[in-house]
Amino acid sequence: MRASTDRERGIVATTMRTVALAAGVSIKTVSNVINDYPHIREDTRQRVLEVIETLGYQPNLSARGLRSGRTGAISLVIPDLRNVYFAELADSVMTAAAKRGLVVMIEQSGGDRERELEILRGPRMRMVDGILYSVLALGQEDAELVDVPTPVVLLGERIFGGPTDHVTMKNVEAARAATEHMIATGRRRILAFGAHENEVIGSAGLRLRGFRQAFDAAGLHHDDALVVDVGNWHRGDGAEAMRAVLASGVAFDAVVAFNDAIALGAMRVMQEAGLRIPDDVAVIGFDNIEETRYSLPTLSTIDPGREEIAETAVRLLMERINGSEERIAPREIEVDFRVIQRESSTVTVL
Amino acid sequence: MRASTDRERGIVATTMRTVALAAGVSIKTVSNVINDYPHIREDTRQRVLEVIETLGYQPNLSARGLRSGRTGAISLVIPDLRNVYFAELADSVMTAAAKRGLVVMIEQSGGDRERELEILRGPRMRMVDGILYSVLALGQEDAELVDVPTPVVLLGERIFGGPTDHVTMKNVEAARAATEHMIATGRRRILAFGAHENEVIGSAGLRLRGFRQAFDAAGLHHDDALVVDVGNWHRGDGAEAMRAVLASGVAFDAVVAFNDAIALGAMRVMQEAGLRIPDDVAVIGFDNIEETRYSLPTLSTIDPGREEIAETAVRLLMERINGSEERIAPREIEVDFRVIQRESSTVTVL
DNA sequence: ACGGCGCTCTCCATCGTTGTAATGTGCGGC
DNA sequence: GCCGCACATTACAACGATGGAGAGCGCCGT
Repeated sequence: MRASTDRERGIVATTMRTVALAAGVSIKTVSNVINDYPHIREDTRQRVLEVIETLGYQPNLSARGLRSGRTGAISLVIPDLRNVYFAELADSVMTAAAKRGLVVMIEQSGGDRERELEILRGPRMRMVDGILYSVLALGQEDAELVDVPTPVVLLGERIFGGPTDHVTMKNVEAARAATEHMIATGRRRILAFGAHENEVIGSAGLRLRGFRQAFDAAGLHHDDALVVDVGNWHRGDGAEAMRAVLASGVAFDAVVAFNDAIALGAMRVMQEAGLRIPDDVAVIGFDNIEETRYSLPTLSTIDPGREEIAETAVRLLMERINGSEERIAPREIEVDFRVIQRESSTVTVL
Repeated sequence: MRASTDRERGIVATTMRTVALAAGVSIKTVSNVINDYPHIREDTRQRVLEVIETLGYQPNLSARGLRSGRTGAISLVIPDLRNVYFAELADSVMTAAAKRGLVVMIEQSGGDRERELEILRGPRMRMVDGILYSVLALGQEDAELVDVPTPVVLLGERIFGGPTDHVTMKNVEAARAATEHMIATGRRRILAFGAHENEVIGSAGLRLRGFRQAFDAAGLHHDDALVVDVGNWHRGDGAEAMRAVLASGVAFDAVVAFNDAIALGAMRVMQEAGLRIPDDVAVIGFDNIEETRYSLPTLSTIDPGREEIAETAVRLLMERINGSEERIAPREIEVDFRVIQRESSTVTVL
């Protein structure tokens, strides 16, 4: 089944040609008016603009894209929109892009390695001027694969020092600050909740490193039994891992969760088990998703500077697209974080 | 600052021309191979495919779009990705679109009337083959404005019987079923939580209608003091509205919340106030967002058939785009819902 | 042996826009 | 009165792909 085009239906699109005819000028003059070419007589400009208004003319972006090599669209590749952190990131990216007149195409990879690569190589990527690439399955060893003709800005914690610009949060420092916050309020048996065995970089690896730094700096020993692996960092994984911890009988008085979703999942399980938060167990998460302001209790967390990450990433991407940064080496940018203290880690005075 | 094009940088893109030259055929033959034109000798096809592979050729989608009038992209207009319901809807839409080889551009309207109209009229809409339009601020009186040249499928509850196809859930029936569920478990003083004064259609109006039908059908009277207006249906609005209800001293034993976010916000406030759920107050929401499976207690809700809505909407849109449904009158489709019973409305045996 | 047919492939025009270069105007200066 | 220059506008050729028409050629039937 073929599409019937407008033309076949007898509908003729209004193009620059139509406008030019109606305004009694050449097509190029119409183009010049639209593109703010300086040398146009004021009355000509007005006349053209009026005709454009009357006919409701709108430029054909495919044609413009073909001719100019720019589409005005960027692509955002993320694992999964259902993950609130990525939905909020997408929101921030779209806002930053809109400011620059760009539109955003979102592609979900599902955190699948093959799909992450496939997306990057697919013809869709030729439809956009640049790519924001938030990758979950690729790793440092794949760095070279990210070197494609289209400008790419990498997000996240999987690849460092790759061939492209990279924007990320201060994972180590943030995890250390979160842990120090717990230590400062007198907690000692603190779960490192969300570790991934043998991961050195990646969010899990970096956050665990920061976590350990806090203990080392305080001259305290950390019991390895308190390092908890939490599968995929979804809420359900957090719940499940916490159930296992409780069943194991390990004693603990605080949780540094490596993202908010697993913190919330764990909180639920602890509350079901009759633990009081923060009295029995203090909790802090990572990401500052909206829900942390409304959970019971409200969840202390690390604000990773989502908006700044998005804004910076879009800016770097635009610079690459505009080519002015042609010869500049790949840039690594770490944006600032904040520790946000809420009920889940506040010492309540009884 | 102008973009330096690939050409200026001395990079020559591989086009069909390159491929044709290398394979020793005409450009059109390459095109024919790519588009599965039937009459091609097998060895020619193979040769062309090999060259395509070797050179890593990828079609220029702007050119194809210009020539064929189709871009292979559709647009999804929603109020806000940070709203979990819409993020999940976007996910479902993208999945349905991907199945058909389409890519999705997301536009956020912020639920702002002017912006909703502006998006529809903007030149970006000419970059896509069709639009899924989930509208929050427009109303029935704007129905005609949605009649644009690009195919549109409307989502949501703001406009019925408009000039385009429309996919929505069974709001009235679902709200009635939710309310009947509460009545069946012995609740009588039930909050209609999320009403909007004077709204007749729109989610709030329809759900309130279903709510009232349940009471009428059971031969019960419903106290108007139990109809609660809840601003914008964000979590914070739910919390705030519930605080006001508690402060007013009105007695109630159940809440039918018109979406999950305000249900969760209200639950939190009730729990802070020492009310037990479901023992003192039973709660049911609307939307079946992921979080309802993990809240404490888990939240009963209405599953609105999100995936089916997305799948149907994309299908209808494709039919319109393909033009085979040219003369068919606008279609109104209501997909089925399910009542999902969880802890928040279960009678616990003490 | 030749006309005709069906398969394969090519030629040409075209989609709507913009960059480049060239042309056409009006004005001031000498 | 003519030249030069700045401004204003236009002609033309691309960008890369596809639709349509038609050309070559092998094979069949007569």
